[in-house]
Amino acid sequence: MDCFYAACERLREPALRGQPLVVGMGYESDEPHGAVATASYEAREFGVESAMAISEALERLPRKVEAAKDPDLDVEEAGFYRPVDLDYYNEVAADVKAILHESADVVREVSIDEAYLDVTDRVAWDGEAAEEADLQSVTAFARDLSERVREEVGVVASVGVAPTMSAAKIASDYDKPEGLVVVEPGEVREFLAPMDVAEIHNVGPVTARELRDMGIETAGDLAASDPDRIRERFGERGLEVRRFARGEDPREVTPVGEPKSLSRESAFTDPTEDVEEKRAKVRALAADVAERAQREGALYRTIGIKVVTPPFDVNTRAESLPGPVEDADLLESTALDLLEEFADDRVRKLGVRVSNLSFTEGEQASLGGFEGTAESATADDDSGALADESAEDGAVGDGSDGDGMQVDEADEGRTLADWADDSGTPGDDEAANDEAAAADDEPADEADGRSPEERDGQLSLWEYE
DNA sequence: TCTGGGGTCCTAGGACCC
DNA sequence: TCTGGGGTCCTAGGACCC
Repeated sequence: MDCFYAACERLREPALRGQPLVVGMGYESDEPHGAVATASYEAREFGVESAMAISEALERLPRKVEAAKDPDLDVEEAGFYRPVDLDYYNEVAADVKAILHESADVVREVSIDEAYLDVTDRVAWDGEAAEEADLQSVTAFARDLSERVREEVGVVASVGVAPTMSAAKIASDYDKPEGLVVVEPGEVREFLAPMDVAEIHNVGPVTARELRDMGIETAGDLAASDPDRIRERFGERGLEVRRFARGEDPREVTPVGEPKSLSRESAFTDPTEDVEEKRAKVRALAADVAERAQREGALYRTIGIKVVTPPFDVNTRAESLPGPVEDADLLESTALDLLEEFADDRVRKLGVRVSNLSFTEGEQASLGGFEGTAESATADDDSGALADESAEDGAVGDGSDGDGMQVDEADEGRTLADWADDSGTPGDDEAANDEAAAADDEPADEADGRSPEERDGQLSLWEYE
């Protein structure tokens, strides 16, 4: 979607159309420092960009209301500012996503305003050398899609079509707004070649700078570079972005699965050393995270905090529990414990996070035993059924309608104490699991009279000697 | 330009196990 | 007390994306 937040604001406030418009937080003095979430194209004319500090944006583009009062300012050189309203944008996004799901069999929702569609089966495109008819077919499909979005929802999209995800993404950015760019099979590398390396997916500022230091400036340079040299400096990721630059990308479009973590963070208006102030914020964040986890049916096994100290040092601390829980009090007390280490530090920003999530739903409920539930929750992470359901959830919009996932009754409200009660010490548990796993790894005909311990542990030692 | 918030994935070292 | 080799899990940090 093009300038999605701004487009949503204009949808409910048509007077904003054609005006410089900035959507962000922190332009009112009582809020913490904020950043620009979206700037309309008119606002970009004034040099306002995404992720820019609001203070900077206000310097380049004063608020209309301020300019009207200030004789030194020109009202024509001012713009409108609106606060981020994610609930509303999610409603609009849900309408867009409904259209996407009607248009393609597989949809990967990347964010509130971006998605990949696998339309291989919906268009005639033979994948090798696209014929003129194929090109017309795929172009018509893409045009129909963006026209439907504009007419039925009232916001504007750009579409990129290509044989790979990474190329389609770049194609969609190539001609904003309302772009429609088709990159034919066999032409991807050529299409990318003149572009700056930073355009390649997964090349950020750090990698781009290092690549330039190596004399690699364009996607074409990267495509032609020595893979050994790239691997040496950047590892597997480097090789992947090099393949992207060559137009090689084997990834299939798949729906997004369950979230891996949930977090909340918040900055202080001014950095603080005050212990109570810090603890109060962590408590609030922990409560927020706990509520969201409960709403989404997530059990968590790892609890972590993030502490940002001036100038901008990011520290993280985390602690894993013996088993997954859904326990707001434990979440809070663990987060506060982790914060102790930073009691004396000046802090500009704090965060609370839960990870190692398991979602108790569907078939797991029939397993009964909790140990089995926890294990299969992890194992099923990639299952199509779960993934499909999560995609549906996303389309509905952040669970804002309140129908979260169902939590197995047996698991709901599990606490650390419950674990201590029925699963012994963590050490015992692990030993038992390891033994089971080791036994599973043995060939089926391993009935040689030796105990499991002799087979896995001792025997290998003898063999070595 | 001194920087908000919510995520993902990767890497590397250490503890621990067999 | 020192030793090989394979493996998992945990924690912390970093780069990246939207």
